[in-house]
Amino acid sequence: MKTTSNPQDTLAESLNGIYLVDAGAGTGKTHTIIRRYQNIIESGVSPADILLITFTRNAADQLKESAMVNISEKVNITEILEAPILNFHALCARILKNSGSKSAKYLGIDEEVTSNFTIIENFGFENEVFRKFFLMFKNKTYDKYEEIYLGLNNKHEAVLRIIKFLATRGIFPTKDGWFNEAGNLFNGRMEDYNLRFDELNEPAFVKNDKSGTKEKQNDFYKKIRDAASRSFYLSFDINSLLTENRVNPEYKEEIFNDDTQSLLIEFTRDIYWSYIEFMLKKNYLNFEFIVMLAFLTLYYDEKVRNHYQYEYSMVDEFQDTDEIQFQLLMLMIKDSGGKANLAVVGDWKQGIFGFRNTTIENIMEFENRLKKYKGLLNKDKSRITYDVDNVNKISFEYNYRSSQTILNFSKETLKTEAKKDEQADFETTEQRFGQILKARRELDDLTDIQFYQSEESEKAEIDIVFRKISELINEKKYVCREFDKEGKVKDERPLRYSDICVLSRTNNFCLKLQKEGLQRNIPVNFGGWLELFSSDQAILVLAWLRLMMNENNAEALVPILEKEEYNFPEIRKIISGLKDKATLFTNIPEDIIKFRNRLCGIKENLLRVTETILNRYGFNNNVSSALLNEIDGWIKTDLISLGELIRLIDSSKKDTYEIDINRTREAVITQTVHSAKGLEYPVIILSNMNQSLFPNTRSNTNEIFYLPVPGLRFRKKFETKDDYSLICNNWKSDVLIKMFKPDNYDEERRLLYVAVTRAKQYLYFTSFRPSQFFKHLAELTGKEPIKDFQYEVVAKKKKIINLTETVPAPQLIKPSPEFHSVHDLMNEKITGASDISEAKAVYRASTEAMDHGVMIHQLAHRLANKVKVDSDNEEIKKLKKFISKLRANKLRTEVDFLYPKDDKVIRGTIDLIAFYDDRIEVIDYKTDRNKKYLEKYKIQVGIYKDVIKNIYKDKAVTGKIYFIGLDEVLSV
DNA sequence: TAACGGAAAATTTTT
DNA sequence: TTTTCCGTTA
Repeated sequence: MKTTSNPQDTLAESLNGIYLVDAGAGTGKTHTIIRRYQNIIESGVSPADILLITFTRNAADQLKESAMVNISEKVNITEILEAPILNFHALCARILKNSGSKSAKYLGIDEEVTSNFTIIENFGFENEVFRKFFLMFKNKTYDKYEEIYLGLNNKHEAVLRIIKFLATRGIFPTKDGWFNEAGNLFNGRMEDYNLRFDELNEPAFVKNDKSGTKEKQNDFYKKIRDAASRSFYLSFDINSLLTENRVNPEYKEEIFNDDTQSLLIEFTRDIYWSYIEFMLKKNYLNFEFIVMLAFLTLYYDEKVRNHYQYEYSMVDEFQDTDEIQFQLLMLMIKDSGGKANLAVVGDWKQGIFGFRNTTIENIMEFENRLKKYKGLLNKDKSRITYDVDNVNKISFEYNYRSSQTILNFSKETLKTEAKKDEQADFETTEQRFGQILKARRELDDLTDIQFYQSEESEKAEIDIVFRKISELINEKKYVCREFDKEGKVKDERPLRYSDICVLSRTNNFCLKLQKEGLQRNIPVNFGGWLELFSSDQAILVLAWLRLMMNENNAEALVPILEKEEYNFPEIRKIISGLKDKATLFTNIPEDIIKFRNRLCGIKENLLRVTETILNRYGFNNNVSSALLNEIDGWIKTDLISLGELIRLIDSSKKDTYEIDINRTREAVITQTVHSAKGLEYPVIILSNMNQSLFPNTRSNTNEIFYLPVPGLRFRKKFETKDDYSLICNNWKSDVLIKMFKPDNYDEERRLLYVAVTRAKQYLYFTSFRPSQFFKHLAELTGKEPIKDFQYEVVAKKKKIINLTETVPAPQLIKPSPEFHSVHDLMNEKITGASDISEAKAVYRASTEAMDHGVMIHQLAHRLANKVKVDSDNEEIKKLKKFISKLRANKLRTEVDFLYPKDDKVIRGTIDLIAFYDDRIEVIDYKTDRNKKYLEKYKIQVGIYKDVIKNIYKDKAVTGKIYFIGLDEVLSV
């Protein structure tokens, strides 16, 4: 009998049944999966019956490649090539294309899923698509969901985010309810709430020498007190929640019961459902909907389900799956005589994609979830027939990457305090962690862990990083030891640049390192993703496009003039001289006007426009071609106008793209911890361990959020009291967030674990403003941070040999100066209405005006360019007539202005300016059907007049308000 | 030592 | 907008 002392062997050789495999960092996971795959084939199973799922395309390709090496004689290569070795989304897309054309009907949607749908990959793009849909939907349903729209204040992105979130949780809308009655989840669980409330609100005591113990403020009280001092709720005094040292229990019930919740649930269902329908009509799908529709197909269509069921299934990186993917997987497992053959392999300690809705509970609660989902999937009909009670657990014990010193150290990372005196359950963590992996590589004579603290500036920290790199490269004591497959020492050699990886929590720091490396002649490659539309190339493209739209756009001129190397006083002069452009003279350099005119001449071809702009500056590298590529993609869809392109670039600034700006062969690599997952290096320098960066403290709560205990909630509320009304936070939601939103520090700690376990031999930490992680980790391991590290930064060789020319790192966008809108200035949020209905009416008028403004903007632009406007819309006809009757010398529409006042810059847009011989007239359109709020509008136009008066000091300035609906003009 | 409040600084990425 | 750090006060 063969003894299998090694758990890796156990997995590779046990083929039948359900296996949950805890495969820590560097335990040879992929290798074992391939061995197991080959063993299954050896046992006579066809590759077509073995499902192998990973999370990324790359990983799937690699697995497929490895599977073809040492292939069994029983199969041929073509069989492997066609085998289902892929990632979740590719699998779902395949199901949809082959068998999913009717899948939307399960939600009560008539639209078909065509086989040539376009997948929207880019959030910025989808957000734009969604914006258009949202405005349409809002118009149609305003009266029904007025409460929501008033609170939402056109923040459509919040709605899109909650839709995508719900889809990954397996919560889908149907025409008149929710799939699998998931809507029941939304009302929350009051009993759990009550328990939590009591638990949080238990009295806390402090020991006192004189009188024994004394009650002090409990943590719940402190949180509310904090909110009370910083938040403002118009119709509720949150101080009333505070009794002595505790939260007033009289409010217990009231906090949970929110009478707008049911409307929010219905709104969410309605817009979610309609959006799916809208996307299908446009032949679009996003990744969430692909999985959703594939799941529904398998769920409802027995034939298709049987077709896609596999005898053997394996999933790699199981900690990166979300809830719906787990369920989808269960539907694809074939019942083999009442048993399932499934192996999921992963490591909860490396679950770092929570923001993408992946959940490590899929591993930690694996057995429970199997049972729970089996029940869910069998709710109305038997779908899962195999037994899920018997789960075999395997834990890999050996590590083939790091020194034992580093492995021992890695355990500390999960017990590191993220903030001072953090109360976290580190005991449970300790238990879960289990045994420390045993090193199978003899490296402990060549290993080191140190902490370096620089002076308090980012530049000083970057200095330290480069000093350390120089030391590592030039000092003989640092040696890289390499091993062969059997674990025998193959080579010992000095360190090379490419042995070193500088990790950071943020992309930004990596980019700075890369740039600095160029200046110091130390080769550094950036291995992360780029905010393409925040690069200086994109900023210039956007600036020129804006200038094409409006030649007096100061915001557009600034980056252009900066690039032409005008200094600040000169730029200010030119911008303040924009007034003359409207008449005869201008300070704008002639060259810029000429180039703008040239661009306007080819504006029918926006791709050429972009190309021309990039050529002007000689931009010709990976960044510029990525820009052209992406814009080309947009133009080929239906979003083609200049205005829309500008909007799209604007909303894509935060989207990241994988762009290769690495051009040097032998270089230090710098990347984010997230992107380094799965990689290994002899040296890891974990940099930028600074306060508020790592651990990161930012936590955005969506305006609409879902948490299991409180259910679906809305953070905003349109509140009215006495003479005022404004959009406030919903105080009940705020309290519930404080009660139930989990700290995400556990995930930050796992990120720390991932970073540390990348290192084979040498591990260093750097910081200039030490975060709690840096401090506490040094403390836990008894290391004193080195504060006076010196080493001369020298490149190893004088000249770095590059494969091709070095591409400079793209500049990041500069922080823009503080701008204030006219609306800020008017303090528009506070209206002078005296009752709720009136206040709502004011608000409705102003938000409607916003929607309308989009239309008017385009229209005004077209009229100014004498483009024919086809519309039967009464208002547009009236507007046309109104404009033609003005008989001015010159008209300017949608004039953006920047107007310095005190220490602020006011930004605004004037609908229309008419120039006459003796005067200038400022005109503002209003779509209201009455003149109730005339006084308010007068203030607004008054500000516009001030602005214009200040620019044209020698001319009279008049103002008019044109109520389009009433067809009435009023002088102001 | 508890309580308060001002200052400072703020993200990750795959499909 | 939200959160932590940290100095001041009682």
